[in-house]
Amino acid sequence: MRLYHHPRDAAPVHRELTALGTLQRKVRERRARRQAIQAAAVQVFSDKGFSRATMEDIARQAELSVGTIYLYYRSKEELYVSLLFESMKIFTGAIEKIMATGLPPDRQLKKVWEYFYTYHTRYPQSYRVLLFLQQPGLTAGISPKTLQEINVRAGRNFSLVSRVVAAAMAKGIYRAHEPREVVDLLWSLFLGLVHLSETRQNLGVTISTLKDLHRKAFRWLEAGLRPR
Amino acid sequence: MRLYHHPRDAAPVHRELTALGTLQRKVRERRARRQAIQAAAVQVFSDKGFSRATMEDIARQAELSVGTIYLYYRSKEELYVSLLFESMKIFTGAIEKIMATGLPPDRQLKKVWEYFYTYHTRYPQSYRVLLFLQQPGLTAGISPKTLQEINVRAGRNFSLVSRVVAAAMAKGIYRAHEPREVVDLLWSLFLGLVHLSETRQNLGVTISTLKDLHRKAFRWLEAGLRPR
Amino acid sequence: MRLYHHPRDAAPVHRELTALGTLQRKVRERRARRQAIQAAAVQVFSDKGFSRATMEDIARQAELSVGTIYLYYRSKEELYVSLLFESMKIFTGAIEKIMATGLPPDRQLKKVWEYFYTYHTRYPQSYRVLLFLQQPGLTAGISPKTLQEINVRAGRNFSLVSRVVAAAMAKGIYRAHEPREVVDLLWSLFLGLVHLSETRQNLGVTISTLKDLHRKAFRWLEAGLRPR
Amino acid sequence: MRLYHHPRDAAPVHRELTALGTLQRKVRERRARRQAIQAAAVQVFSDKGFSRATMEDIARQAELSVGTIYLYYRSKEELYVSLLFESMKIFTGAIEKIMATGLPPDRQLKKVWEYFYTYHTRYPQSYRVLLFLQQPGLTAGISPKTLQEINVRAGRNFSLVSRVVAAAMAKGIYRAHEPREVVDLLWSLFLGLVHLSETRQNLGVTISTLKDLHRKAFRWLEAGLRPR
DNA sequence: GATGAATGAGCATTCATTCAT
DNA sequence: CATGAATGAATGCTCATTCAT
Repeated sequence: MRLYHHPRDAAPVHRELTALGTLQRKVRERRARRQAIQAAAVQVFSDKGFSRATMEDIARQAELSVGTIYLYYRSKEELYVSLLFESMKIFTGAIEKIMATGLPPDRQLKKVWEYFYTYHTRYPQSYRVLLFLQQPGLTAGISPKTLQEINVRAGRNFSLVSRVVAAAMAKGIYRAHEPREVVDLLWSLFLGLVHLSETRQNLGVTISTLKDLHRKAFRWLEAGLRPR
Repeated sequence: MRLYHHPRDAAPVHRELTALGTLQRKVRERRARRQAIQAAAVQVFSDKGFSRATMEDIARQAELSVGTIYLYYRSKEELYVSLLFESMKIFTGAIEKIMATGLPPDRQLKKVWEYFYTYHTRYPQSYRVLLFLQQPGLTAGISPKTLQEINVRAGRNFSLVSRVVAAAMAKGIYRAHEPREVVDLLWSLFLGLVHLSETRQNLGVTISTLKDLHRKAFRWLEAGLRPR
Repeated sequence: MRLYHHPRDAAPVHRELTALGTLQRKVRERRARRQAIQAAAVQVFSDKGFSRATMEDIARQAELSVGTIYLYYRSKEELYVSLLFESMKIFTGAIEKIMATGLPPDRQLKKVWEYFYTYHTRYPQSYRVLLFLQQPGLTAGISPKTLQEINVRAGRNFSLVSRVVAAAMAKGIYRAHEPREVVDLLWSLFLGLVHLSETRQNLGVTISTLKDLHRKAFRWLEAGLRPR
Repeated sequence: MRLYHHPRDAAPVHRELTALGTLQRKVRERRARRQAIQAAAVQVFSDKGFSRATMEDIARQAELSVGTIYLYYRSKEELYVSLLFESMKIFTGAIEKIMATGLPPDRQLKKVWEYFYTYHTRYPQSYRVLLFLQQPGLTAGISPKTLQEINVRAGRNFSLVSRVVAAAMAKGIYRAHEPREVVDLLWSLFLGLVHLSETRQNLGVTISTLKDLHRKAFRWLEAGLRPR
């Protein structure tokens, strides 16, 4: 396990300028390959978990050779982290879009909460990738710089939602709380719901679907937020 | 990895009946050994995670040989599951004790919620062990029978708390809901809070401790439960 | 490649004293295994060179599994270094034996020179192992402490022979030189002769055997040492 | 690793005859490319050793692509051997120049000996390349024809120096020996001196430089050659 | 029962070589 | 011709599990 690595994301430096069209195609292809690998990795990681997933599994899934993956990612860890970044980016985008709607803040919050579920439905694996970060020892293989980057990006997402909550409080729609803490609770609740429902699925229990719990949870939570 | 295994928990059958006293000592020693192994395993699993923990780590921690562990547990998976059982047993006991106090049900619920935190503080490793069940692929190494047993025990715990919630509703302290769902939400929320705070710890972020969030979460949640 | 490692040579620590006989047997077996592995390694390393030799080759040669080798040596490098130590030990022993004969120093030197050849004939692989140290990059995988140890042991051998040469000079048998430099030349010459003859063998050339060159070289060299 | 290969050195055959000037330019360019690759390879091989050097290292050093190297050399082995040829050619040239001076043969021999050192100083890497031939297993990747070629060229160099030695003997400057064997000893001694000093450098020992040993060695050796 | 040496399948990673563009 | 992306066999090392003592 290489502990840290330099990013392999940077565009390759060409000594002489090749035809512009060719260069563009190259860049496009490179991006496409990266995405293909990520798609395969998301699948495999979420099927087997980080440790049990093998690079060969991922290669097979991507219909590529193992060596090729290492042309795009320096290590299993780096590949994993790239998935995390991707997840976070999608999240950020979705939240920003909701905030741009100009809806009343409580309606926005509801949409955010709904997006949690949508995201989980659409990218169930990406979701699970997020959960890996809790695994002890995983962070040992990630460079401090990358960890810092993860923090920044995660913090950004939390801040965005905090702003929505703060707006609702400012308008008196919600009672005064520390907005950031409200977001922590919201997110924790969703995290826990997913965890619970997945555990139950693992164990073969079928009661109370995530969908159901998710809907009811918000109503209940919001009731606690609104003034009496 | 053996997929399923016969339980090794039953007392060994002796060809010739030894003196009763000797037998009892044997049983006692066997139980003690199992506990020593479990204690070591809880420590190692929670330090390194399931995959990264090695049987030798556990043997060293227990000051036993690897071979001996296999005299008590058929596989790494089975050893892990035994920890889970232990966790659940402790939980059950604590909840039953709370229910036996005769306190008003909302006070009991508060105590249960507080116990979540106490348990996490006192047995942080055991807690983490609980989370493993969500890991995909882990259940592959556990026999259906054992899975079933886990379900039964987990269900029992949920039912116990449900009864407390139901009692509070019956008395009009809480508004009418499906008690079982309320428990799901409570548990999910706590699960998520732990997850969030551990992830942050892994990433080196120190804002908003679990203790703080845990306390505030209940006040907020309960507000949503009580009639207006 | 692990860079440094703790020695695995130390006798295992037993918690409780087992029967003395059993313990002795264990130690004896452990030593025997180590020697079996070394014998296999010497063979394989000298057949294929350090880089091309694989741990599986060595295991196969030793009729053991790969894992077993790692029970005795932490890495390929450590295994290699152990061979080097062994070579040097044999050398030291042989030279000390010659020095203990009480022969006149020039006769002793002749015997040392002859031992160079004997050693090469008897342990041709061990000899080649010594040569590896010149390979650039190999030392990168060896801990400074171990390197230091190699230096000490090598220096000891050079010093022993120096003493023989110094004695001959003191008695006026040889002209005055820096004894250490004479030894450097002697050793270099032998090293070079082996190198040349092995290269020729590699290339399929059969002229002038090492045996022949070795004998003539000493006569010629000594002529330059003796007073006119 | 391909075992044998057809030479790729021959000028390419063009289907249609291009203008003579163009052809010449092509040949010139081809030669220049080969030299650029060789220069890079010498550097990398001597830095890392044969096994640890990668084709990509060499390509990067030559500021070319890996593919291009394979247009000029069929394999890593062939590239390596081409370096050997180059080394030998330079050697031959230098010795012939010394022989053309018309100096007395013992003076010529001294100059040859000095050239050994000069060459090692000026092309330390090329020197190390020579040493590779001793490595067992390397020759497996070289065709018999190429091995034969190496032999012929090496033999040529030995013969040249032999002629110098023979001349000195004919004039009574040296005592009668088999000239070829004297050359073997000379060359072995130098080889050994380089080996010894490089090993010491690898191990971090700084006593007795090559320069010093080299100078003293000749004085001492020649003393053994001259009549009493 | 207890031990711990032995096993060997499994895995991340590297690198010589090929080939479509 | 030149490129460099793709390949996949090869390798050092790990670790769950077994079994002779």
